[in-house]
Amino acid sequence: MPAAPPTADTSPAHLLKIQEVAAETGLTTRAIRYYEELGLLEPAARSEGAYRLYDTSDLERLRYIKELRDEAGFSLAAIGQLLEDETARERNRERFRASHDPRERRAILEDARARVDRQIETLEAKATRLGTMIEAARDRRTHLDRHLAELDGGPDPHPDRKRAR
Amino acid sequence: MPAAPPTADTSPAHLLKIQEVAAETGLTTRAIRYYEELGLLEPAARSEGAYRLYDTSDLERLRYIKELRDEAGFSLAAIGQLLEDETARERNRERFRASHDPRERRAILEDARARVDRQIETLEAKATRLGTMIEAARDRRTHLDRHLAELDGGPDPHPDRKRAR
DNA sequence: CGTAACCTTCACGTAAACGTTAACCTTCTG
DNA sequence: CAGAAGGTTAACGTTTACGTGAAGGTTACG
Repeated sequence: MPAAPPTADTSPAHLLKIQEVAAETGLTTRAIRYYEELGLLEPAARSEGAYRLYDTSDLERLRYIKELRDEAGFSLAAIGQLLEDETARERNRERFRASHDPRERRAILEDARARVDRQIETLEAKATRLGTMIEAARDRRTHLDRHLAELDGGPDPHPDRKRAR
Repeated sequence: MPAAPPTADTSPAHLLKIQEVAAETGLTTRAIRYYEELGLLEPAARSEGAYRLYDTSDLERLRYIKELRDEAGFSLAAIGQLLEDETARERNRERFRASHDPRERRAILEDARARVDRQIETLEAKATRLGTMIEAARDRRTHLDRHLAELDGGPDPHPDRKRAR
């Protein structure tokens, strides 16, 4: 076979070392290695001397993990569930997509879609609960505002600053 | 003197012991004591023999803490920030409100409002970031759907089930 | 008033999520 | 090609958020 470039695919193989990835994502190198230990991701490649090398999809994945951790407050275990094998098997799928028949492709895509759907559901559930909490907090504020109004002397005090959302 | 009930105040002094509170809130007794250790709350009273006794406001506070922990995913330290002294000093304030002048009352209420405002801001910030994530996930789904449509054969396959939000 | 059930304060144990250090190897640069 | 900068694995340390007794006081009940 004619010396195929190793996974020469879509990108110009712009790979980053772990420290660069850390700077880029705001994670520490330790955290990145730890996530790998937990099976949350695998570096796209290793150098000759076993240096971890990351591509852009790895970056995205790490940013996503960080978001799920920081913004959504999920545990790494939960994040593992959310990511499932998603991207882990995405590479396999890409190969499938490159060579096999449409029905296989379709199955793969639908599977991916189902996963995304589940992610969305989980996130929305969280958002809903958060929304409920925010509502409750707003109610408390309204309550306080009413008390303030009363205190200010009946029906027409000086309307501080109206705040409607 | 005619045997005054101890601390006969506004409520019928319906105080709960820690295990009852645990059952009521879904927390463990250990967690409740731990939150106290961290300064997140103080039981409304102690019995003769030093049993912790909680009133309804304690219950609310604990439920709120649990929500912040579970739904919003805040650390207990962050929750401490959010709660600040809020209810901790609310009791003092209630006394103030009962006896002092309106200007003092007003100041107290405005302070409380400011705290609630900050809580709302924090929660909304979180909600916004979560929303962004959900949007991103929806975009991915849309993308997958487009690919599926293409795969199904050009402009008019069989529209599986439409899913719009 | 005995005793079962519950409470108290230590105090040590644990899982999760990394931080830090050690000992050693790889890469890049002058 | 030396050697500073950065990477690797391995292993132990740390913080957070409790779990799990131990040793002993307190309450409620028959």
